[in-house]
Amino acid sequence: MSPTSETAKGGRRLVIVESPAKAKTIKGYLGPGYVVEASVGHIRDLPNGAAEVPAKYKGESWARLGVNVEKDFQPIYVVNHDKKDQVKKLKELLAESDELFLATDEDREGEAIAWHLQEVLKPKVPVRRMVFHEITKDAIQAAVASPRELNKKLVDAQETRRILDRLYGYEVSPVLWKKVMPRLSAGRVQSVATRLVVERERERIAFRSAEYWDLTGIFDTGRPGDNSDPSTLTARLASVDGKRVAQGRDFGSNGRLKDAAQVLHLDEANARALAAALADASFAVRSVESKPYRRSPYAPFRTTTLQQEASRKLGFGAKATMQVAQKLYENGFITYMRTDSTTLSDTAVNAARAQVTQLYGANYLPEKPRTYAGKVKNAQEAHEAIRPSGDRFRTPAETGLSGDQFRLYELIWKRTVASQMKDATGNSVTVRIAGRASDGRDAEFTASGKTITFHGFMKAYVEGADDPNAELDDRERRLPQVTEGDPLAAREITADGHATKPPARYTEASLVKELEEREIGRPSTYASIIGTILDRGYVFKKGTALVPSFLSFAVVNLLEKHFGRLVDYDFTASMEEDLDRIARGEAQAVPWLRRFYFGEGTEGAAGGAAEAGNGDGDHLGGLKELVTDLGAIDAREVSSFPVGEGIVLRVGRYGPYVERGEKDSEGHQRADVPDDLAPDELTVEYAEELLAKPSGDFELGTDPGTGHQIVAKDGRYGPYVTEILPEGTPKTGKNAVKPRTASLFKSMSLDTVTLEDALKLMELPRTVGTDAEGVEITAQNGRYGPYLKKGTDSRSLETEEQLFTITLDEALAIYAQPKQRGRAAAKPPLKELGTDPVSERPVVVKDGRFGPYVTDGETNATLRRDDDVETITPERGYELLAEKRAKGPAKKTAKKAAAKKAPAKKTAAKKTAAKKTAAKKTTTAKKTTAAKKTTAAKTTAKKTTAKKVAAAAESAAE
DNA sequence: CAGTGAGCGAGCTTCCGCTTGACTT
Repeated sequence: MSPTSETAKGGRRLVIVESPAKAKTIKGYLGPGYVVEASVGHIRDLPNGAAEVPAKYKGESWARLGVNVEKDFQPIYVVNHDKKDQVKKLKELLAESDELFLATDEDREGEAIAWHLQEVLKPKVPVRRMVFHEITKDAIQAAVASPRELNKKLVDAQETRRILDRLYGYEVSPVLWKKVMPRLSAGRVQSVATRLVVERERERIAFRSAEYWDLTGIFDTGRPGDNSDPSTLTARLASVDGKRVAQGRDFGSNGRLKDAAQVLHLDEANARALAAALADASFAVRSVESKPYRRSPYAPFRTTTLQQEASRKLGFGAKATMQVAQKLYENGFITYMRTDSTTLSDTAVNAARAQVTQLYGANYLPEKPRTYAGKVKNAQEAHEAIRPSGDRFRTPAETGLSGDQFRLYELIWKRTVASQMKDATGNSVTVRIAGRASDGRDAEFTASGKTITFHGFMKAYVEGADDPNAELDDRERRLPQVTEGDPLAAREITADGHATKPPARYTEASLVKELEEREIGRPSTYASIIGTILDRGYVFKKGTALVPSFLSFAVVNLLEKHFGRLVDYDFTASMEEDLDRIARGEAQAVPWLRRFYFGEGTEGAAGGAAEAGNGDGDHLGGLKELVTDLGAIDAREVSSFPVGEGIVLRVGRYGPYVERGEKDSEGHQRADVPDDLAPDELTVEYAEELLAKPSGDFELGTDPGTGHQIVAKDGRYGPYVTEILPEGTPKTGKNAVKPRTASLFKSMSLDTVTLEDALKLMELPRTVGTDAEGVEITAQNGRYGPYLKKGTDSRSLETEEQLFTITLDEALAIYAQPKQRGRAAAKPPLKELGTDPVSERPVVVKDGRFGPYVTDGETNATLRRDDDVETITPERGYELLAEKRAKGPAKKTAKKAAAKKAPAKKTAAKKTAAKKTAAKKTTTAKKTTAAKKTTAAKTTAKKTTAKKVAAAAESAAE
């Protein structure tokens, strides 16, 4: 039955797909009678935070998780805030339809979206599940003609995955807040990604370079050369007296030969001596070996390979690639860009083959279409490979595109066309040349070449290489046509020194490749994984390299030591296997989750759940147990790394620093480590340098009055100047002398402040005079800015300059005015919300330390994230107050009372934050390149935010 | 991570995967 005959019956069908662009295309294939609309991804999810948890669950201990861990891990689902309108639209469309087709992607997530749609839309008309893997008219019409049922087991597998990720992320992250720094995060994917980067850096730190030498000879055939037969060839020394000369690959990461007996390690002296001994030797061709060469085209693009190639060839980051691809997709130039499949539809194969013939000739077209087996182990293959759309590919010139879109399209087009072309063939040749040195040793040189006789797919496309020195596939290297026994003259023999290099750092593209190989992450998330670990400050970019921060060393260290099972590289792969079993009905979700969360030995535990080892034998502790008792996690230990010579690097709540000796002991030293220092660059020497001259100090000179040195520093509350007291000045005890200090004015900055400024600032507080009763009035600079102080009576000043200029008369005039209460108190409420129905008091919105809040004069409640001062309704205000009253006043435990002291400081920190960021930016800019600057500024900005919060959080790391 | 003066009370951070705009810079 065709769609049109159905329409004739007058039925109207609603088809829901995931992507609006897809909806648009499909609409054209289905014709009238079908309404096609998109869900625009997932429509429901677990609540994000407390604000999204429905009121009836608010009091539950597990509400924070959004999963009832006490009752079979029942999830709470809420319609995503940004999907409310879309859901409403879908409901309206459904009301006018006689049949519903859930046409979401055919993978785990797509099945779940379909199920959520069904749950939310509550259709009263027949519901069908329809699936297709390619968007062609035939495929769509076939799909609509043969719908199936919703696969609830697959939905279960998705839900299990979702719950595991939530439990992992929301249980482990708080451990990091307590033990390392607030706002950090851990997750199944990001933590392993971070660990990979850290582990690579550890290898680099442990790496010991090896030096080795060899010889390069330029040999002459004695014939005049031409393009196909050059007259010289360059060959490298391969062996001496039959013993192979050591090359880079013969050395281990410890700088030693892997097998010293098998190879000859030449040092500089030996190499030079051999070169000299070969200076007058005569050489001849010992052998010529020729082998056929053959290379097959690369598979069409999937998400990861597109990201890698766009990085290598176009210099795009993963995010940029996806953004450009999205535009191409939306405008109908390419197929869907988030895919793990390399399969081309028949339509696409035909289009590619037609284009091969047309552009390169039939000679380049293989007899049969090429197919590419899926390389990706957990591929869900819901989509095609990434290719030009349509049944006839537009050449790049025909698209009318320009800029990045043009370049990315061209890349995709070439790769797709090349994937349906013939192999490249040719010959690879190895020539061995021998000569006898004056000391009698036999030296053998080798040279290898490659000629391509038929370029095949290389006519259209050659893959890029990560290593700039690597040879591309299509590079020819011609050797002279020589045969065994031909005499050769050595024109030049030189000794060359080499050093082994540490393993290269990951780039965005190579990390994504690694993650894909380990089955971690999905096409839709690869780019955002990079974004997450950058945002958290776990890694930063140096050129294209991803460099782990010291912070990430501390985090990974903690996770490896205490959550080893969770950051095991095979955790996700093992989880995937289990999820597949759940999807097949061979395992059940609840026992599996129970085992993960509560551990082994709980009743009904299913076998096999992601148990890759912490090496703790039989007992498999559940996640719950691990996050409950944190006593075993020594915050100081996990964030300490020995540098050498008694110096330790520590990751504190304010960032990394180096330290020598115990705090408050003789000879204790401490210095900040720059945020953008690569861990493998922290040597003992550099640490000594940092300790000798603490970073952030600007020496301004000597105070002529006291002889004390004056420095400008960047402190907890912003930039300030202070004096350095001479050695031996008691810092503690009753004779303690405290150095004079003063905050910089807002108009000053750390790197421009002068000694003169500093001395003037340190004169503060200034005595302005005394009032009629003889009480002294002083002018000071405090945490709320400049102010006057008379006994306990203080008054704010308008400008910092007034601290120096205000006269006694002016001060007295200010005191003659009634005291202005604080700014907030003096300010009228932001908004009035009428009278609260419960307390019958007037409700107003005020601005406070923690942002806007509603109050009836008795109960206060902070506005939630989704509330807005402008739009808040009186009803919402009463609701917030009612919630707050229900919750009761905060318990005044010892811990809370202690924490209470901190917020007072926070306001000051907030105030100086902007100044501070600006100051740091400029100082950093001096030392770094433009590229670094952005990273540094970003890190600084983030760090400042972290500082604010850190002030309020309980201190643990130090 | 210096050390000062007042106001008013905490609440939230965090995961992975599906999708696009709606925002600002």
